[in-house]
Amino acid sequence: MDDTISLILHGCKLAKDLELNLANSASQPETLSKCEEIIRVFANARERLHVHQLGTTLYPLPMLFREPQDLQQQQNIDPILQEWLGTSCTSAMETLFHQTQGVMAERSALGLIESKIGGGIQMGSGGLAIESGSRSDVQAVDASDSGRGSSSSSKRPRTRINDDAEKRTVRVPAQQFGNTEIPPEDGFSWRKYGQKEILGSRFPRAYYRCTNQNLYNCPAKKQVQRLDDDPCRLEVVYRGEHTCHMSATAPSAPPPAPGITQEMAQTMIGQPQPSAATSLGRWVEFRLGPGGGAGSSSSSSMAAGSSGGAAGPSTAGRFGKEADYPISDMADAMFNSGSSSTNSMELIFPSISEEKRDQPSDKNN
DNA sequence: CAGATTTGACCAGA
DNA sequence: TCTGGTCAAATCTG
Repeated sequence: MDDTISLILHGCKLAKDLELNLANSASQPETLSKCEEIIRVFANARERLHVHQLGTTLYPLPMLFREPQDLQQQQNIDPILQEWLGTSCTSAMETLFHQTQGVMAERSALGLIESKIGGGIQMGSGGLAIESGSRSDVQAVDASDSGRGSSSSSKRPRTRINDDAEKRTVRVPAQQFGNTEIPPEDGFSWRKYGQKEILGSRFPRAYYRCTNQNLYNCPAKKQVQRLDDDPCRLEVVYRGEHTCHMSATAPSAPPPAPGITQEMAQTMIGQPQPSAATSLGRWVEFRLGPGGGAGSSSSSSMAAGSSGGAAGPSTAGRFGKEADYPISDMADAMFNSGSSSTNSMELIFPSISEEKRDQPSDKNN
């Protein structure tokens, strides 16, 4: 097992080096080879861990992140690497989590890191994978399905989604405890504006729009529906890009998730590198919450449920405060994206890339 | 009181 | 006419 740990640490070091130099060498050819090397290292470690897992409990890698001091004593981890493990790595996961929610159309070719965390988070080659008791994943789904919309209006101008608008469909694991109707956390704040029984579907479809729609004319919307054939998962259809966080006066700058996501994304696509980073410990805490619940207060699809409260008991139930996914599921969803491989960082963070390219381009509605 | 969800009604495309 | 997407009044919570 020691050699496996060494392998992982080696991979982390490579990833760290890559990250540190990414701003300067993102477009360099050697960057790709470095990525591939990291992929190999972690893939190797993954195999070993897998073998280990068969006979023992999951190796407590979380210690790597949560208690680096202790681990350092045991493993003599490079202090710099240790610090990085508590920051950048987490950032990447944070970013990837949020982005994968809506951007699973392509599979990440970025195999930055492979590691395991508690429930078992793995970042594997060509993508990210998380192991957990129950397998569930975020899958990219052809964006050309789902119902067709209607149109605009007469009396009151009804803004309908036009079919030309970008549409991304992802499948995410439904929460297994508490209210399973809770849509996935994706870093944005959503407000539910409708729910409808869909013909041929056992479960109703919920309609959400960006909380900042009125304030910033943000056109982003999403639909959440439980899958008929797999009630343990939800299909989320994102439509329209968020423009709210591009406003200088926007209360919630980029995806509220601990301020790192877009920064990290910028790093990934060669933009000026930010400084802030979130530690994995915080990430885990963010996901699980002190008591295992609650996500970010200002973001997430649960913003409404957590702050407002719904009208009385409904057929669809209410969003509870345990508005978050079990980390294992989320991680699972995040890493097991079954999407196809691409080789562009921008494919991992398309929305952000787009945002950076075409600035304030809203007013779709 | 502000802001959120619920839910029936409305609207328009197929 | 059917169906999916949206509106908005009612209702609820903090």
